[in-house]
Amino acid sequence: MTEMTLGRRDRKRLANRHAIRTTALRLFMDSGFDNVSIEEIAEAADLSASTIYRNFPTKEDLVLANLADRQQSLLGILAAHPGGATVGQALLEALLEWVPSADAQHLLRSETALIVATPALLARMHQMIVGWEAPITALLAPRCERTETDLELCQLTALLCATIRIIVREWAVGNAADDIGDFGRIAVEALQHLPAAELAFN
Amino acid sequence: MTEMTLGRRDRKRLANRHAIRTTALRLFMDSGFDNVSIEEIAEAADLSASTIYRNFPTKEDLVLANLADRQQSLLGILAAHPGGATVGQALLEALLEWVPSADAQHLLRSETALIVATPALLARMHQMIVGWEAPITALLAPRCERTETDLELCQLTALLCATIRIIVREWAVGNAADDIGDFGRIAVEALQHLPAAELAFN
DNA sequence: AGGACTGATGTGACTAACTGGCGTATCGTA
DNA sequence: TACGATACGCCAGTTAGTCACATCAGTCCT
Repeated sequence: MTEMTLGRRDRKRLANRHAIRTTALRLFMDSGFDNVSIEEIAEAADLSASTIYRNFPTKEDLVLANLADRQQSLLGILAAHPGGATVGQALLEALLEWVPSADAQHLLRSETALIVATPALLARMHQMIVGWEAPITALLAPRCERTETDLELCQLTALLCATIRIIVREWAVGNAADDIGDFGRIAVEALQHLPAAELAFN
Repeated sequence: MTEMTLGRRDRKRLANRHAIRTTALRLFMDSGFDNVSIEEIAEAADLSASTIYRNFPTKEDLVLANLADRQQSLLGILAAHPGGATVGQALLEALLEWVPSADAQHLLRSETALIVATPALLARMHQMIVGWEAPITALLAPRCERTETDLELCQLTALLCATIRIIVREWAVGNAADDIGDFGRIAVEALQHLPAAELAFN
């Protein structure tokens, strides 16, 4: 679909981007994130190092790019929520819709396992998910008639993000159920107990 | 007191450490964290760069060293709690005891302001505080007769750390009350609403 | 005191993640 | 086809962080 509308130039760019990511992931899985240099990835993907940097700002982003996309996805789902519920319910529903499908899970899992197994990447992932709190709070605030710095709202969002963090980590390690959705459903119910969860969400 | 028991060697080492930190902070405040190189700090403190690296593993640690100490402090307070309460109460009490005294707050504030104003440092601080969750959970788990991977317990700890994060950030920016203790007291009450907060803490 | 041990410092060489500039080739478009 | 935009390769430079080695000051034992 989209490939038809894209010019040759953009297709090549995306192909490059994909080639970089897949080669990088392969090398990282083989030799460990810290033991593969950007030069080696460039070599293996038959590209110059500067092309890599043009597509991915940092080495970590080679692995974490998907995660950034998933932030956008979550924000989109939340923004599309019709409202007319409590925030807690809205977050729960959004999260359940956000969980990847079973086959997408399979693709993600090895990548996530790499992240969890690499301290630097795990830290970056945590940091990244913590970074979701601000935009989510910004999205929630007006619809709950609270400010973006409202403490209870911030705590609610933080708990949401923390729950995502915990689930993802446990899921990647294999402690969670095979279908991450079941696990998520149970996990997120704790959100309901926060006082701010009872706020109207319009 | 302690200075008497320390030999000249250790005193010099600590003096170096202190000199490095203060010069670094001064330069960072003046020119911005990203615009000061380790070499410049070494020059200004009349030391070699390798001495800096020996005392602080990364450049960020020059600023965040205090925060690492405060983690130890919090863990110590929690470990020293007599027990016989719910986890929620224990955490609340520990947190109130953990809040620095008014004059210590003043010293910390400019440092924290630097962190909050520097994206790289803010991210590292968040990451660091998220890193507290594991040891806190590890300390809590046996006294609550839960495992370290217990979901509710992890969520409780995560909410605690998130609250700390939020309070510190708001306090540094100046949105919080002058005495961070008052703010903390209000903030942490949200912890009480989590189901795991009712667990016995022995 | 004096001599041996320990440990911190300085020096210099090295790796690798980025950054920015510049010429060139390729693609979209008038 | 000619022109403008954009991505790529190449390259030179900056800087964080590591490592090995020599040196020197403190400590401790005799």
